[in-house]
This record gives sequence, C-alpha cells and structure tokens, in this order.
Amino acid sequence: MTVTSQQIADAAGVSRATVDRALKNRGRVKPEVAERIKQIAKEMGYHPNQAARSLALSKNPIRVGVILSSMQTPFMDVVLKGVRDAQKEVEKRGVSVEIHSIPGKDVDRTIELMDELKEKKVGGIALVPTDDERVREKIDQLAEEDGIPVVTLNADVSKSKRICFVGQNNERAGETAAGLMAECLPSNGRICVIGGRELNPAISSRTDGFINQLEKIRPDIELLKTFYVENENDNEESEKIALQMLAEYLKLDGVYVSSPAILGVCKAFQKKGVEQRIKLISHDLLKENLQYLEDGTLNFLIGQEGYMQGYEPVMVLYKLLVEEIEPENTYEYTSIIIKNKFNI
Amino acid sequence: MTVTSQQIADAAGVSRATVDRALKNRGRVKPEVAERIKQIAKEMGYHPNQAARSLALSKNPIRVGVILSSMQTPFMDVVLKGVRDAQKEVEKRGVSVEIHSIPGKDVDRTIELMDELKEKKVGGIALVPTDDERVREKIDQLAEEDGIPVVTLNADVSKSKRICFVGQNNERAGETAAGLMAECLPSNGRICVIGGRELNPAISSRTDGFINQLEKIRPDIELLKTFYVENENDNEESEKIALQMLAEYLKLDGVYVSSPAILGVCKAFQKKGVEQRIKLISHDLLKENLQYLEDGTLNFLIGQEGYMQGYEPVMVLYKLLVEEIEPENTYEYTSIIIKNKFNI
DNA sequence: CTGAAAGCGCTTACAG
DNA sequence: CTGAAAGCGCTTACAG
Repeated sequence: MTVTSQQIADAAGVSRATVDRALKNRGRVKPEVAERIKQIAKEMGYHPNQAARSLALSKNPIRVGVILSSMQTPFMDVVLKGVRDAQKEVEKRGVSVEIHSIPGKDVDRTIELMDELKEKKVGGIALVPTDDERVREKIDQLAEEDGIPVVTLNADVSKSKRICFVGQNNERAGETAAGLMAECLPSNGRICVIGGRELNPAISSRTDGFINQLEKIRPDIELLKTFYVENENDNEESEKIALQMLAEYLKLDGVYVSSPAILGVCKAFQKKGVEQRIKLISHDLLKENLQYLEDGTLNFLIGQEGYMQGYEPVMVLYKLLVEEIEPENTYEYTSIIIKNKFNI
Repeated sequence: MTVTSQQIADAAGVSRATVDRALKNRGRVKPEVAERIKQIAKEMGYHPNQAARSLALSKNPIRVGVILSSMQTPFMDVVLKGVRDAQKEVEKRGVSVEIHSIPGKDVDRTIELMDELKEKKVGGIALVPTDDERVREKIDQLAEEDGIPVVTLNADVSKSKRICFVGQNNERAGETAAGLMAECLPSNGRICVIGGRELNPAISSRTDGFINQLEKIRPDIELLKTFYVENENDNEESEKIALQMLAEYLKLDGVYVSSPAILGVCKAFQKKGVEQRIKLISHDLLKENLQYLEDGTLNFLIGQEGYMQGYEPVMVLYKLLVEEIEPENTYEYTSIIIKNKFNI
C-alpha cells in the first residue's frame, strides 16, 4: 500500500491541509511543525499520488503555450507532430496546450505571441526561438518578473534564462558525420562540403564540427571546397551547386551536405551517375531523404529526433508545473541518430 | 473546456453510470440507449479524464507483474533500470509493479512465477521468456482462460498469444552491421565473424543477417571463418578465440562479433596491436564496450535500447489496463542504434 | 435496464 | 498558524 497525505497527517497529528502547506513550503505553518511533517513524510516514503493531484488541479487548469517558427518546412512538421502527441498526452491529464506557429523567423511576432501567452496566464512556454537579443530579454523578463518558465527547442537562445533547451548538439552532429566519412574514404581521399548560409548558426556548427574533426582524425584527406547556398531549403539551388561541383572536381570521393537541401544534391548525383562512386552523407530523417538512403545514393543520414524536440518540451513543462519536478539538465540534447539503409 | 461524462449524461438524458456502462460495453444498458450515448460522446469529442479514472481505479489497485530472466548479465541491468523507471512512473498513478528475476534461463521457474502472479490476480505480465513450448502454452492459457495479457520483451515466444513483443529485430541488426562493414572495407577485403553458441536464436539471427546481407551487397568480400563460442558471456573464452583467429589469419580487414562477449575480443586486438588496422563492429551499448569505441578499438557499436525493452512493456500494460488503449502493433521493435565515437 | 451515492487522494478557498 | 469541507471526473457496489 502506498502512503497517503492523510497517513502523514495522522502520524503528525495535524490535518491534510497543513501537511500540504508544509511539504510545498507554502508558508503559514509553524516552522517546527513543518520540519516535523517533512521528516515524517520522508521516513514514511510519501510520494503524492499524481492522479489525485492532477484531478484537484483541474479546477484551475494549467495551460501551456507553444510557439513554433520556421513552419512549413518538412522538418518542422515532424516537430509539430511531437507537440501534438504530447498535447494529447497531457490533455488526458487535464492540462491544455495552445499551439502557435510562425512561418519563417519573425522576432516581432515571436515577442508578440509571448506577451499574449503571458496575458493569458499560461504556466509555461515552449519556444522555437530566433537567437536575438530582444527574444533573450523577453525570456528573461518572463522568467524573472512573471515566473513563467520557458523551454527553448530546436534552437537555443544564448545566455538566456530559459529553464532548459531541447535540441541537437549541432557541432557534435557534424563530428559524427566526420567519423562516418573517415570510415568510408580511402587514403588521401578528396571531399567537398555543401553548407548553408554562412551565418546560420545551427548549420555552420555542423559544418565546423565536420571539418575540424575530419582534419583531426584523417589529416590525409583533402577538403577541396566548401560551398555555401543562399536559401537553405531551396533544392533547385543546391542541385545547381552540386552539378557545378561535380563538373569542377572530377576526382571526388565524398561529399558532406550540412544544409537541409539535400534532395537537390541527390538529384544531381543521379543525373551524373556518381551515386555509387561518391560517398554522400547528410542530415534529417525526412521521408524523401530516406528514399535516397534506401536506394544507395546517400550512404548515411544523421537524424536529430525532431519528434522528440516537439514532444519533450511539453512534457518538461508538464512535469515542472504538475508534478513539480525540475528538469535534470539545462541542456537536453536529443540523440544523434545514424541511419544506413538497414536501420531505417 | 474539455467535455466530461456528466455532459454526455446530460445531453443523453441519463446518468453518468449509464454513460460509463454504454461506453465501456459493460452491458446492462438498453442497446438503443447505448448506441445513442456512443453517438453523442463521439459528436462531443469525449475523452475520459485519465487522472480521474486512475484515481477511481485506485480503490481496486491494478497490479502488473514483471519476470526477468538471464539476470546478472550487464545487459539485463539496463533492462531492469527501464523497468524500475516505468514502475516509478506508473506507481505515481496508482498502479503497482512487482518485479521477479531469474538468474539464467529456467523454464520451470518461469512457469512457477507466472502461476504465482496469476494467483495474485495481476492485471498483466511482462516477461523475458525462453522460447519453449511449455512457456508458450502457459502464455496462451493466461491469455485465453484467465484474461491476463502477456507482453514478451527482449526475446519472443513464437506463435504464442502474447499481446505484443518489445525487442530488437536481430536479423535487421545484423544487416545493419553488414551495411557498416560494407562502407569500411576495401575491395576484396577479408573478414571473420565471432558468433555465439550455434543454437542461440537471437545471436544466430544477427549472424545470419550479417553474413547474408554482406554477401549480397559486397560479394567481393571474403568471409574467412565464423567462430562459435561455448559460453556467450565469457570474455576469457572470446579473447582466446580472437587471439587464435589473429594468429591464423594475418591479413584480416574486419571482424564482426555478434556474441555479447566483445570485451575479450577488444583485449586481444589491443594485445596484438591490430586495433587501428582491423575494423571491428559489435553490439550493445554497455559502459565498458563504449570505452573501446571511445578509444578507437571498436569502429561501430550497435545498440538495442535495453532501457526501452524494460520501460515500454510496463507502459504498454499500463495503457492497456488503465487507459484501455491496445498496443498498435504486435511487434514493437526497438530502434537499431548505430554509435561511432562521436555520438555516444 | 437505470440511477443515487460513496469514494479514490489531492488542492484550495474560507473561516477561525 | 490551522482545520473542516467542497470539489476535481471518474468507477462501482448497491438498491431498485
């Protein structure tokens, strides 16, 4: 039999209300009594029944706000799916989730939505942020003045007071790609890299992680050129760049694509019939990408668990707000998934 | 606002008790009325509040039994951790979990424990089974006569009426290893395989998957020999075998170890100083194994999510017994995780 | 076949 | 500083 708050109350010779106040440090209990109650609870191994707690809490329902940006990219669809599933999960327990999405990045709109959610008295916010000074300030303001915890997901806001970040360690993901490339290439192999815009922090972390690590573990390999794109999600552009690359460098052994526009590169490889000869490694386990893994054009894909990036932040807030369990780490890195054609 | 059973009752002009009976098909409701109630519930989008349900159910607490065999192997410790965490999770919601462990495989003891749990009126059982006719019969008997659902984990019982299996697709895991080996090896490379006992079904599935797939995708590669061991968990034996192998085959390019005794092989590689030259791929993300991945002796490790194999079955039973949600698939294969030294 | 009522373990105004 | 009591949404004997 698991122990209840009534049992604690009986043992301490007080009422359940007092036990609750003592255990939750809500004040209005004589300090000695509070101490004794805590002691007894500990000894008896008391863990509040979450079902009962949820039910009681549902009188003043807790709400959680989610703000997703860069919508309408295939990757964000996966994140959204994770958010939706978490929403179902917590709504069964009486917590409601309100989802807002912003097409592209938009600092003004982000801040506007954060203010709206604050007015609506949400208990916490999960957010795909832009790494911007004003967003940082707003997060800190919510955290400090309004006591509204913010979880960043997919991208982080450096030095902000967000309670935790859920997403990939991009540099590490690039290093993982380097480790795979290192196993694939013959000695003195030659490679190229196709990156994103030079300024995109997530993608350039991948690129840097890849280049630096490969240099370290396989100094014999020659990096011929790193290409940058204008629009990271434009597969027509990436195809053009890849075709140009293949024309220019005839003796390529491997290509690493850190940009999301991998589909264009795959098409270029197939057009030129080099998919068997040149090792190709990239990111994101999207359906169309997986087809190229299946058919052998891509040798490896690295996944970042987009689903978890949506699911976890909502659950982190649920645990914090309902079960009063703080997240264990301020960084919750999602696993770096390696896929070849057999473990899809 | 989420809709409650009272709202359904009001809309249908009946009491909550009747709504409950109708929705749960418990009978004792006039069929027409039941039909109408279901209709209304659907229209209004009714989803029972799980917190309230759990709380009400806690009057007659649901209990779940877990039977783990092959205990005292490092892998099973990970599984046990998963079970324990799931136990904490569901006990917070009023379901108790009773864990039994069997050292090694022991059909008699397994069946004895299953009977004990049945006497104790558990709501469901999660089980690491031996693939044995008598275990199969007992599972079927529990399922059919006693209405006690059984989830198999880690190993399956072929053709039994277990409600679902949580574990790895071993053949697929072997194929994944083959895919990795294929990327690593030069043309006309030479390899050996170190397997388990010839009769162990899980390990020979891995071995077969590896050998067959490698033959298919890299017919140029020569498989010199497959070694079998007496005791799969004995690292001294595997070290001896590996040393013998290295003495016999001087021009090896790769070794695949499907047996759990990978540590002995790593030691042999280091003794002979071949860890840089010969690609080595094996299974299971145990702490000691990961050290050899870190230091480069192992090129890849393939994980089978032991933690999930413990966690999921308990949750599957919780969902089934409390939330009345059937598992979606009868096979819940855990992900085949590929690790190199950078995504540990 | 149907409903009124008690109870699950917590939280939270409210009264003192 | 403390307690009695209502209420969260469900399930389940029990009475009819």
